[in-house]
Amino acid sequence: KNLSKLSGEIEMPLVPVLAEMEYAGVKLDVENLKSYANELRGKIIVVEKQIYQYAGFEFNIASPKQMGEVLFDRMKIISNPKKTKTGQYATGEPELLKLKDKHGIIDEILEYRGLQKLLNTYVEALPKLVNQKTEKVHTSFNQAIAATGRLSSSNPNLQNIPIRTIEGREIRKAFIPSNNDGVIFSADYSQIELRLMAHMSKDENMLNAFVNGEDIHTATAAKIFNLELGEVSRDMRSRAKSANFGIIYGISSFGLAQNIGIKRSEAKELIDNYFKTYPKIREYMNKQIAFARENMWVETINGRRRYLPDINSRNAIVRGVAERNAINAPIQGSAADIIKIAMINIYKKLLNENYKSKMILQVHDELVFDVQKDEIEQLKAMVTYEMENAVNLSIPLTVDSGMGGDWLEAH
DNA sequence: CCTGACTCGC
DNA sequence: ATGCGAGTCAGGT
Repeated sequence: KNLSKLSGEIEMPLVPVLAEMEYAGVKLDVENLKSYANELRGKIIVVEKQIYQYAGFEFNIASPKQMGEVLFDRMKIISNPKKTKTGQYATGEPELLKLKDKHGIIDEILEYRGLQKLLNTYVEALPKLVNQKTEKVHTSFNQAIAATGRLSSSNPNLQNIPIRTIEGREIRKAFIPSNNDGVIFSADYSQIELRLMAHMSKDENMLNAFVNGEDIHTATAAKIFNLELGEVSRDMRSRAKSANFGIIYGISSFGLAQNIGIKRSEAKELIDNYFKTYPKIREYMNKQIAFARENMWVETINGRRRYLPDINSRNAIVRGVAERNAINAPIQGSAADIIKIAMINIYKKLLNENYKSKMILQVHDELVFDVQKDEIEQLKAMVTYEMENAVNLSIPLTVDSGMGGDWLEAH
């Protein structure tokens, strides 16, 4: 019954919505990307030379295998380098960051990798995918791939456009309105996964923080470090934020220590304090695991199931993965359910109220619109309402939004 | 054509 | 020994 409801009321009605989004497409500022490509190529050549200088010879910087051999066999910048499961030297970002102060070459490698990634994956690739007839990029939104019920996006993937670095943000500027007098509007859920954790666990302390409209990471820090809200330092907030995210993923003290860069014992203490602050979250996590052991599946607020055949495995590592899935899937999946409902309702209104504006992208907790300027006020109110009221939880869902001449400005 | 390492997003 | 994806490149079959 639940599954036919999920199918009939969410997944099937979503099909034409996604089809229209794919068909609408996104306009790209190709000229800007082309000049940015040249800028990146110039920077890459400089960094490349610097790396060869440090190494004393030329090699393929893009080959992790060669990079490992250069750093650890020939340059010997440290004695006991970490290896991957195949026995190759690990040269990924987390490893290189630990070696930053060992040699000047490390910063250059990180810089090179960052620039090359932007150039190859985005700046050069996106213009090639512009449709000649529509002069837009048309992604595919895949509805039946992710195990949790999320969408995925491919050819091109428009759900992983850079935003974190200054160089990356430049790429977002190329996503522009389809009309000269249009704007990009973006609306995103604030902390939807933590709100769902609060809702599903019914933890009073976390529910209260959201009901009172507090900054959840500051509120968490105040509680676990036993301070007033005003006394929370930047570092404390940052640690509490890591703890909040870690909780959603079922993190270990080892993983949290790694993430924040503290001792395992300190991470354990942080987690202990976390569960003292939010006792029902620990209860909820245990309940999810117990339910999964019994039924071999867990479910979202709309009855979407994730089957967990490994939940009773005798292999502790395999079982651990399934246990974290039992905790994470209902949270991540419920967030997916909610935004899908909002999308269906928004699409209906766009049609029924004869909007010219179009919904063009979904990025897990964000919806992006290609907007006709005279519709912006009405559209903003409508989208915010539909997102905030897609479902009724024990706490409010809140939406932040913005608009601008490109996707970066809208954020 | 496939896998692994790496890096981009939420 | 923290969840969910996709794209690129190297290197092997």
